[in-house]
Amino acid sequence: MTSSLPPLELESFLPYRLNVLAETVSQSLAGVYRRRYGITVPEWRLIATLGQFGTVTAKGIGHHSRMHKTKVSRAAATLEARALIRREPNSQDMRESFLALTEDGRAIYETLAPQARDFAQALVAGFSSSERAALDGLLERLMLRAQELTNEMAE
Amino acid sequence: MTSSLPPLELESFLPYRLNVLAETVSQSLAGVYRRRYGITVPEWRLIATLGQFGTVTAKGIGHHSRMHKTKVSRAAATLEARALIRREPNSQDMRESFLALTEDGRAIYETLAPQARDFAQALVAGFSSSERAALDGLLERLMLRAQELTNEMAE
DNA sequence: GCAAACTGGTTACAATTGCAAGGATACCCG
DNA sequence: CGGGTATCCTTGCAATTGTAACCAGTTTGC
Repeated sequence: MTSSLPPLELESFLPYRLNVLAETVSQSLAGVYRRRYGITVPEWRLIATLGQFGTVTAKGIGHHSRMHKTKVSRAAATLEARALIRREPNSQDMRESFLALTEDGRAIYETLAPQARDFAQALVAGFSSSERAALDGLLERLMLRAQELTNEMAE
Repeated sequence: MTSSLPPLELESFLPYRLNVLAETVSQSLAGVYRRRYGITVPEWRLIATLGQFGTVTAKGIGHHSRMHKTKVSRAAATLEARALIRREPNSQDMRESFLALTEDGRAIYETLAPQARDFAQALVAGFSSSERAALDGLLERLMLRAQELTNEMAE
């Protein structure tokens, strides 16, 4: 009876597969931002969020794009130094400020966003529309479940 | 025509979703290893690979679990210091050595592997078996496609 | 009205990671 | 053989990241 092997196969282990897939995709896509504009992934997320919503506080960006606040803070500092975003004080609450893309920042966004979309498109190029819908739904449910499990474990 | 907004919605952008999902799952699962045994994710991957295959070189582990060789090297050093793995020289090639779990290491593996499997199981608990099969296939194809795209971009 | 608690954001510090170089060994080919 | 090159692994260093402490400003509750 002993012998045991193998209680777990890494290649088919979902958490492992998700990690490898996400990293592969992320690395591949990051090359696009980096090569053309020297923009890192956190910076790109900031630009993408601002491009989508226009004006958001650092807190809002962190919440929406799920980045740690120090990551947001540092990415924002870099982007501001490169004049791709600008800050405007919130007269209602002087602790925070609103971030928004500058002209230059928006120009980069307008260039990169379609490329990012094309990339995502290329990923599912071989999928039928029902397969895409299935993928969508499955990822959605996995995400919900993962959050439930995280909460359960925290208790 | 101008106006533009929003060329890209982050919430439905596949690379982004994959990253968030993978990280959520990974963090949640990492808590299990860490709380009980103070084992990090790279260390866990090493243990899991050795648990599955018995005896592997550092190179083999890196290749199989897709970890950078320095990550493997350092995880191995830590695990060896904790006497969870042991090295045996390869008399055929003195540059490398074979790694294997010690008794203690295997004991941890035997405890953690079922928990990891349960966790993965819990993630897809609400899925029918055909949904699981669909997820499997979709992830597989995404992975292949992602690698193709990575190669194309490298050219 | 004001001290205590809280919040948004930044920064110092420590841990983690990747890259590049190096050390030892193995292979290749004239 | 033996010098050049490639491979396995480790290590020094620099970049990235997270944790915790902190500052400035806001809210709460007496």
